[in-house]
Amino acid sequence: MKKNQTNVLSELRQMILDGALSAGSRIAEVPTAEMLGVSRTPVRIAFRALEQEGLLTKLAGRGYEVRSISVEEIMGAVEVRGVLEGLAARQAAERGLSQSHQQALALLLEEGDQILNVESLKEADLEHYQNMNKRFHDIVIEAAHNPAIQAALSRNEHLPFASSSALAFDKKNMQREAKRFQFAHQQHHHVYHAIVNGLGTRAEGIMREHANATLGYVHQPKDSDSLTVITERKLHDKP
Amino acid sequence: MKKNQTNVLSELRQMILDGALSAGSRIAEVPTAEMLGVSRTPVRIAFRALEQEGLLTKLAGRGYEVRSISVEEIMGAVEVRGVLEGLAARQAAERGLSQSHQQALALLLEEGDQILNVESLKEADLEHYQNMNKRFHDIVIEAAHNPAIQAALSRNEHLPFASSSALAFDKKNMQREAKRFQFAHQQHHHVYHAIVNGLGTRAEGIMREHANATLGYVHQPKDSDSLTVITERKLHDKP
DNA sequence: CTAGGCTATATTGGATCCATTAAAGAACAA
DNA sequence: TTGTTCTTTAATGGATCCAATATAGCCTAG
Repeated sequence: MKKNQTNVLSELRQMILDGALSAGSRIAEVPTAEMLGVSRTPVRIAFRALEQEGLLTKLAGRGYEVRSISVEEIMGAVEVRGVLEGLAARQAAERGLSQSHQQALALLLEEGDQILNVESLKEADLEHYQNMNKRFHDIVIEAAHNPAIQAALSRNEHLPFASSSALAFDKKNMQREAKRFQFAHQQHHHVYHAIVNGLGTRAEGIMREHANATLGYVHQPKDSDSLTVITERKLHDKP
Repeated sequence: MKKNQTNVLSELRQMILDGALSAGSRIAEVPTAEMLGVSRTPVRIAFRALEQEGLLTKLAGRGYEVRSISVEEIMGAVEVRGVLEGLAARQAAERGLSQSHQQALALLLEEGDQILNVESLKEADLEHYQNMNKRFHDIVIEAAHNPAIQAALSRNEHLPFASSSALAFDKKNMQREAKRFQFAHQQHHHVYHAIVNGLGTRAEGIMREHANATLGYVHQPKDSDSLTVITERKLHDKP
């Protein structure tokens, strides 16, 4: 696979989110470029983008550092997402849904009903649901026709998933997770109802509630593994 | 003055905001670099940042274009700012102001009272007030202790001022502008009161109202001058 | 005269080179 | 032994070079 700019960016982002580059790791342009088999140029650009996204911080003269994101910060990001999506829902309700948007949302609601309407939910089901969930939210945001909302959200896109499992679902407690997803899905129904009926304030309120509901489920990630420092020494010290 | 990365970025941004590069202009790396007397590298980085800020769009294979921002888009951006600053005010109220933040806000309120308490406001007074206004808002945001808010806002920082005079005050109607500023300042007082008394919901509401109040004053900028296309031809065709 | 293909070139993307900075380690002196 | 200074080197920032691409204009053939 040939690597281009966006490739390098998403590859690095994925490594950070997966924890391959653990929080607090130092990371420099040259060794990273070697690691990915590209030159410094695309790496430089990617680093700046990741800094913008809040995943890296620059240490003047000593490269970059993978930021360690606190639970408080994640909760803050979720709240921000809540007010922005709340605004989106309100504006969508106020300006009215297009035929295709309404249809798409209805279909997704149906899909969610299907997923959740089984005896015992498996991990794959929840992943499937989350996928659907993202599409639902994206369509609401799109329906607001306010590009500023999308712009503001793009900064928060990845942050909530930074500390590995912080917002991922808890595999050891599937029963509780199932309840949580069912509750969230109810809220989707309510939001849909409010939007198609032009109830802007109501749509906004439910959407904010919806974000806050996930807040209660933020849990501490397991202790990070030993620091992985990607730097010249590290790469060459393989006897 | 020696130019570094940030320099190039802010210089280009200023040129766009000032209208030196009018909306719809095409703009390419090489000629821009020559114009500023730097190499392509810092320009490339600046272009990507400006694209992030929503001031440029990439035309695959044909360079970049200075985005023309519609009034609707500006209004959307102002609404976004409203909900985000509303959230900030709420969180500031909920977690309580630090001594220094409270003191700073009180001082700024006093300063605003002074500025507005004269017979006839001059243009310089309004500029002075706007300066104070920005500091007031910045402190509220800071007091929320939620970095995600700042991150989300940074995308909207410059957008509202993109079309030259869209959000600037109307010099031909100073009386009305004075009224508007006095009203806004009242809201500052109310926000302050709500925050120091821990009334989160109230603080949020007033702050949103405050943003929406400016919405009513968005006016169409004067017709833009003829397009200025910065490209190879343009630069060399000076007989 | 028109349509299709070809060519020239404007333009970005990636790689490498040089300059500059700052941190870390070694060496020397007190 | 410890503190200070000098030197080495890791690291970024900026400049230039080469490659790939796509647009636009031109030329030719029908």
